[in-house]
Amino acid sequence: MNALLVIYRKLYRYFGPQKWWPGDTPFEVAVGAILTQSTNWSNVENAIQNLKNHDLLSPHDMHGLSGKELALLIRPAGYFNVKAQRLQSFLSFLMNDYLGKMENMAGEDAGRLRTKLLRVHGIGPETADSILLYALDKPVFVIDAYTKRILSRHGIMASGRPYDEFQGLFHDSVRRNVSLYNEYHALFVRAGKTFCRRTNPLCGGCPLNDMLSPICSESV
DNA sequence: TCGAGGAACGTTTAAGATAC
DNA sequence: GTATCTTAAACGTTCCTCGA
Repeated sequence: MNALLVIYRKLYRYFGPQKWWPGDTPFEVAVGAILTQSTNWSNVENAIQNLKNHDLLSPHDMHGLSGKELALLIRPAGYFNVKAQRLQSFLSFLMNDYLGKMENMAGEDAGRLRTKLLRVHGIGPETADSILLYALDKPVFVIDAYTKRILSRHGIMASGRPYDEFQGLFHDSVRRNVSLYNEYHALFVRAGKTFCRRTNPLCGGCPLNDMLSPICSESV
């Protein structure tokens, strides 16, 4: 069995199912994917709750807001001015190309849609892949800082390698399956927060402890 | 002209320092 | 030993600068 499947089984056995991503609709998930850039999820929840409280969490309503109004509502998520611009770019894309309907977007081929998403201002690889996987059920693996840190500390791939190289590793060795990719990425986040922390990693209690690379102590 | 590298953005969090 | 305060680093992406 390849190392990535071993890691998945160990993490799943230890943490159990994570049931990601929180969000009532694909649109809410997409908004969350943009808002969660560079911040923790609890801040994103506050921002989304603000939008819900004002009954504005829909493509049409949000598209009608000014940048200032939007920034004020999403303030708890941090980088609010930057993220307001990014949300507006995404909303314009959604309205213009898919008539404001996430289900129209979901009908697009995954590869083509990813290319289009990456052309939207403010959407990079991780955000695009989060939208594809969690909002639109496309079998695309999401690579984040936790994934890179865990793989590099276990000698599977150096942390400095490009995003696409990490993703290719998963696409080549783990069968393309939405629920599997969903669960696996969520387990990486859980393990990264619980054990494989940036500073002072808790390798002793980690379920992946027996797979540690000799360069575990390397700063990543 | 193109690619690489670094700064900037706003907030949280962990770690270290200080006071009591 | 505990509580409080301060500081530095991290997070993902865009944009600008610099060198080849």
